[in-house]
Amino acid sequence: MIYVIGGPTGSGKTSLAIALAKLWQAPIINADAFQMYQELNIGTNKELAILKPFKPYLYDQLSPTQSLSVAMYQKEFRSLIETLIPKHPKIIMVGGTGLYMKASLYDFEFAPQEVSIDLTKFDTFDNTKLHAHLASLDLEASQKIHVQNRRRVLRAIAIHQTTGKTKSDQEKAQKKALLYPATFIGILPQRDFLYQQLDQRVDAMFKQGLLDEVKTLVKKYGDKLLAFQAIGYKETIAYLKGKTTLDEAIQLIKQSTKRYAKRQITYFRHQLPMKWYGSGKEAFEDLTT
RNA sequence: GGAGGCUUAGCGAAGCGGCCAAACGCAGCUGACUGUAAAUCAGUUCCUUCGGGUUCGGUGGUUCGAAUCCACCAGCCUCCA
Repeated sequence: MIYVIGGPTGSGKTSLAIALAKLWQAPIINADAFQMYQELNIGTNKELAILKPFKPYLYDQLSPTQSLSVAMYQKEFRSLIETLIPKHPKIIMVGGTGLYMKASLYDFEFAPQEVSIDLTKFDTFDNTKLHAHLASLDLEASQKIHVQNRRRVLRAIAIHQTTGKTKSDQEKAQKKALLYPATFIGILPQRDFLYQQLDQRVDAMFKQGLLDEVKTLVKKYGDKLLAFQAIGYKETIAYLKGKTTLDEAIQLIKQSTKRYAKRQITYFRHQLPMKWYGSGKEAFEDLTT
């Protein structure tokens, strides 16, 4: 059985995972996209010191120069889980990236290899024209994707170009079924409380030296990494470039963090069959009695 | 003490007699999500029993009709003393 622990950032998922892992002697698999990166420690709230001893999988193992993706995560997760299931009756999966969980646990199928295709010819298309082009290829997908969501429109076009099949057909071939026995546990503290915790956490990150961490990373790798899409990093980099004051950067990080938490709540609520608890403690008690 | 300017929804800011419950931006709230997901995108935000009801610093006035014009009051700003 895979115990999937989800919920917004700062809700106490990690502590619950550790408590359960100790009790059950269960392995932990990380499902937090940015915590897969090495060297992004403070800003991704990694809690290395307490989590590392449990040797979590898919965690702190990727060079910041690499670009991760759902497909890549899914692939690694699937091969990993095959080796873990025979040995462990209970497995814990924790993280905040709902899509990675869903894509791994359900029968999502991605094209085997992402052929690098040239999409630059669409640069001259405005959003409306691009969307119309998708409609001519895959009407169904075009109806689901908003005109302004250029990234998704482009992706749907890319799927057609690389596989010759439409995105809708690719998805229709899936049963949307769970591949492994899993139970979904969601932690959702009271909103005001959560937001307050998140604000405090941002202040704490700066006290722990986020600024130095970012400076070191930028010095080492430049400032263009995909990994720097992470909240806390992109704002700090903007500050280092003189685009904002430190104070503004901190405010922006707090704001983005709270927005992010809200998006996570929405995703887990509507995309996965969570059983919700107000805190990790409540979940722990319910699961262990 | 004198001269002028300003006051619009949570904030910033348009509007300058009817087409104004009031553009737009921000923030907030809600949602979408199948290879960038800590990303990308959308909807919505005075109250409402959806008939309507109360708004544009305050009070009074002009007008068929006022956020828009007039008077007085209050607060803020600039300049002169």
